[in-house]
Amino acid sequence: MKLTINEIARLANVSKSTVSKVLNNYPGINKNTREKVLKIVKETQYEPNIIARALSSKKTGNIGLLIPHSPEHTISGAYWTTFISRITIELSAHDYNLLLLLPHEEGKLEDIFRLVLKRGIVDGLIIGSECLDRHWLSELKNNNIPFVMLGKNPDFTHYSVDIDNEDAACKATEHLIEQGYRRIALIAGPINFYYNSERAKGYRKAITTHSLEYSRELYLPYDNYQRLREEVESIITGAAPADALLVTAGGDFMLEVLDSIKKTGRKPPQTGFVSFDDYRYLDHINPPVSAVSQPMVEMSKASVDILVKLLKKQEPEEKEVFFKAKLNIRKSSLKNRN
Amino acid sequence: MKLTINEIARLANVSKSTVSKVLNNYPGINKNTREKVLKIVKETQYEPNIIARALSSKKTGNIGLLIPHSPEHTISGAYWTTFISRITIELSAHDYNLLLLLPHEEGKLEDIFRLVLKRGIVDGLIIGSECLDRHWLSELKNNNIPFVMLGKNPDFTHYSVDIDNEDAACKATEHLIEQGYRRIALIAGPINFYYNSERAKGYRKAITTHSLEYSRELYLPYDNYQRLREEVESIITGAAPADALLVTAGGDFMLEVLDSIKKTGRKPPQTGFVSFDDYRYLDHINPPVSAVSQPMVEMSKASVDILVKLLKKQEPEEKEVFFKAKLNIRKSSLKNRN
DNA sequence: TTGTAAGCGTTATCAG
DNA sequence: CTGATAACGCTTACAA
Repeated sequence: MKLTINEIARLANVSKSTVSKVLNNYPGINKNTREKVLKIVKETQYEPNIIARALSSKKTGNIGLLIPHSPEHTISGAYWTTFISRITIELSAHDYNLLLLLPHEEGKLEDIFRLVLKRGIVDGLIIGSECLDRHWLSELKNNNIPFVMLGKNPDFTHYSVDIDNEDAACKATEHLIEQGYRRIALIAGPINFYYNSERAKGYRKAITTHSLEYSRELYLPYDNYQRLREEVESIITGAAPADALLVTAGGDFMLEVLDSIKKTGRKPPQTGFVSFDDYRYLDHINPPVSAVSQPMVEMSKASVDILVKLLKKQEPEEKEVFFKAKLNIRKSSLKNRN
Repeated sequence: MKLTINEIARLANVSKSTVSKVLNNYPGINKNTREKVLKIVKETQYEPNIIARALSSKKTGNIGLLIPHSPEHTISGAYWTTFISRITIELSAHDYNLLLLLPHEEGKLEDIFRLVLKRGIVDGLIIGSECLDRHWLSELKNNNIPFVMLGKNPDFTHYSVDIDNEDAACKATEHLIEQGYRRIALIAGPINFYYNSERAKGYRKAITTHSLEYSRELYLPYDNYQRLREEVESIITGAAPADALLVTAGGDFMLEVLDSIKKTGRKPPQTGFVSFDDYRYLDHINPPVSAVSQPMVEMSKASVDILVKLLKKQEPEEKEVFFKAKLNIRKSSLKNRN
């Protein structure tokens, strides 16, 4: 005989609704009854079936983490990995499980959204800000599927957790300026991602504040890896070469840029170098790479907290939570080795 | 009115069981009926609710990926990340979704197994070989929950996908020998993990085959990071110092060892250095680190293929699938710079 | 405070 | 080939 709520009810001589109420901590249950039921539950090690509960309560207990990249571009970097694990842990503290939602191909999100919107696979979503699909995002709203974005999406009102990208880029640029670099180039990741444009804004702010030249030549938006390499090379070997680079994305993107620099024979900090996304291995890169560090643990917690509130139909305090990022300074940007 | 199978049945003037049969490609449905139903389905964009289907069919459509480490120790490394994303993609090709199962604390797997065994949260599991919990693993068997292990577990018969760890370590050691290193030390990761003992075996094999000294002093099993650092330092600065190190684990573990080496003032390839787990950033480490590279994409696919067969009640061809690992040689182990 | 009964949206069985 | 009808195991009104 399989262990179901009926069996528990039979053993405890109560109805299954009583068992259900006990298990879900409903009020208005006699103390003795409650204990009697709990005793049986303990003895039998009964645990309610998660699917049946989901069907009945219309809550799956699953949260989807939607990383809108193709896996080659994202997970291979170390940025998402911290989030994946931290979010999983944070969610489980609220009895939610993490379902990983990745598109087969870059940006192909239809299948995922059908799963969410039509088939009810999750109760809510945490979505990477690289998801630019306004259509689907508004469908989520229309269908009352709670979601939080990791990273703000500009033209859309939504709950989000992010760092102050402008500030971070500004600080990073100022650090390079302090070190004596004067022609600082910006190597921007895909510019349709909001954080890249915010970072570009911060860079520009620092440049103009310090009365340095802000020129089109020093601004390199990402197109593809092939062109990236060529342009990085030309930007630091040209007639009026850049003497430092700020790279607005980490992981493989940063490594590509680093490769290109090395190819020219120059090497940070000869050419100053600061990147985003801090990892332990940057300590061991040749030379160690300065990078903007995001408080991923706090951000994970913040996003889960917001989502959980939404799921409870509570109103989170803030619509947008921002953290300050820190700059982790290493040799790649230290012109003046003090 | 919510869109359910009943609604489709009503619109198509058939019973819901007919709709169900059409949707699940059952044989014995009149062609016209089938088309009529499919037409309505298409028009309404109906998709069956995943939870209701799960309850009725007793199949959740979810596969759990159990990484038995605390997140700090694992996901932060880059080893699992490739697996996580590849497995997700492979699974979705079979209409399964990936549920990430991580313990709050190192090795605390009870909660996870209760979720799996008692509450039916997944149909099957892919489990990291670091899971040594025989009790729970045999419970899985008793409960007919299909699972595949990523990495073989020695004292337990199960389906597994792994590399030939002994061979890989042997090759890596022989590479060091060819380079002229003679006192090669083994820095083993946690020895209760089978792959570490297999790698130690391969190391030993190479050492003895080439008539080098195999001594207790050159064998450093992992205890904790503090001791690891101390012992690495003493092993390469002692009276009869090691001239090369083979490290049986990658990620942070490898970086710890590298830190310790550098502390002594020595630096690979002065002290030869080969690690496990190949990542792109190893190209940029100072010096670039030679590492054993696992075919993670193929391994992910293999493990999913096995699991899917098991879920279909088919017998996979092999109980244990092994891949050969490759050695990615970089400067850290090139004594003779040709 | 407890129990009855009606769902939840599917799939599965079996009769027609 | 099609359709009632009964599961699946739980939650939740509502009645007692």
